[in-house]
Amino acid sequence: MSATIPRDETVHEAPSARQQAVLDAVLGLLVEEGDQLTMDAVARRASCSKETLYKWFGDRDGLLTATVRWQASRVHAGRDAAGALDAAALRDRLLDFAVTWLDVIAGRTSVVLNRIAIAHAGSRKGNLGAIVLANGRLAIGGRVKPVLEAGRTAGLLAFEDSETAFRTFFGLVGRDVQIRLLLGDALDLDAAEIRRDAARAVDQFLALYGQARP
Amino acid sequence: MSATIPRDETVHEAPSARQQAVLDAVLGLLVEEGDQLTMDAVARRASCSKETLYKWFGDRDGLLTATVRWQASRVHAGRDAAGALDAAALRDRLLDFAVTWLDVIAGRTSVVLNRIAIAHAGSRKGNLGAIVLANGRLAIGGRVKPVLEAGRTAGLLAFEDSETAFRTFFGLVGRDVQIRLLLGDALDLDAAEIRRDAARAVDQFLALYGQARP
DNA sequence: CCAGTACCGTACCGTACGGTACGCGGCGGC
DNA sequence: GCCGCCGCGTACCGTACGGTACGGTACTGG
Repeated sequence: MSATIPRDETVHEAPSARQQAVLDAVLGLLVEEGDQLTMDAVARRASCSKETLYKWFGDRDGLLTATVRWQASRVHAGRDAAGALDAAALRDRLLDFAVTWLDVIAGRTSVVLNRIAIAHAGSRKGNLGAIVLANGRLAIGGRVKPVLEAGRTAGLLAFEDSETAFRTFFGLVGRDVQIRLLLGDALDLDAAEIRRDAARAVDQFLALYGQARP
Repeated sequence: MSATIPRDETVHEAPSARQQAVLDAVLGLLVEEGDQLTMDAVARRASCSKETLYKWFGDRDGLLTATVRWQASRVHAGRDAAGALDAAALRDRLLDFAVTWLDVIAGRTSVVLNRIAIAHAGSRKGNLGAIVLANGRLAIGGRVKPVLEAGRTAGLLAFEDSETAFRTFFGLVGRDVQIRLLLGDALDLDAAEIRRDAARAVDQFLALYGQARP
């Protein structure tokens, strides 16, 4: 009677090492082959059976969701050391955010994952889009806004609504980069160009919102 | 011997009225049903046979391409009256661009078409992405840059590279709107909010690049 | 009135792909 | 040693959908 309880092994929390390997296979496939990812291809690439895939991830969407989460979990790594904030420190922090953000959205992986999520958002049950949004735009917003507010407290910045200020920052940094990459424009940014663009964006942002300490 | 030359009737130029109706059916379907557009559904909606669809548009991609072109052709309608440029006129022109652009990208149709094009760009033969890019981001750039340059000539703006200046303008106007909509965020902007956002973007742009006439 | 054309409706074909079933090998516990 | 279990490989099923074929109808030119 203790006959093997089905027990939902679907991945909801941290994936095991083997599962991570599968997810990496998905990412690799996605990056190399564009989308049109098939379960067969994943199984072959990850050297596992489709049955296992379905046991672990439920269905194709589950696999995609787990992949997006997995990728998100490795991007988040980043310290938010909040120290004393003078003008130089503020600028550094913003510059760091800008460079990191541009690095992320310019990466093949981010582009492909965003494409998947966008396509998914177009066909109902759009949790993928929400997940990407939460780990991308909203996550960076959640981390930048405290810095902006600290800057305001320190008398370095002037704005009423930190959300609005952040969105301006976001626009100045991202500009047309993301949409162009998503639509397949070549536009390869090297590290130097990213740094230059990020610096200009930060300077512009400070020109708009900065104020000399009274 | 004059046996009905096959004669490629594929739509390359302006579609006939009936063809336009078909393309409008595609747009309607796209907007209402999200993507997962099937040829069957199009034929049913447009009250035409699949055979005709294939005769006119070649294949599914051809239909999509024609749809994107068709939509683009109706958006372009807009006068670029270039008159004398004082500060107020410059501001008006930029504001007009900003409002128009936000209106477009916030529209259901634009969102859906961009989703299609982005998905398409992910799976090789990405002409759709290129077409959307050419009629969206690049088209607006081509129209704004002359205005910026006229502003510079008139001593109202200061910048070195009009492309860079335009990209800043683009970022200030669009901010996170497009990516959020593409990823399925609700975010419905009413006309008033669009106007307000556009005005702020223009003001910020002028704050960065404007200069009092010497 | 006839021939030709255009196009609608529908039935049909082929295939790709999501999802399932089954047999086999390796590895733990008794 | 033998027995579950886990997971690999593979064969298989069902279906959705892109694309084609064909019969029927309306219109046009001669």
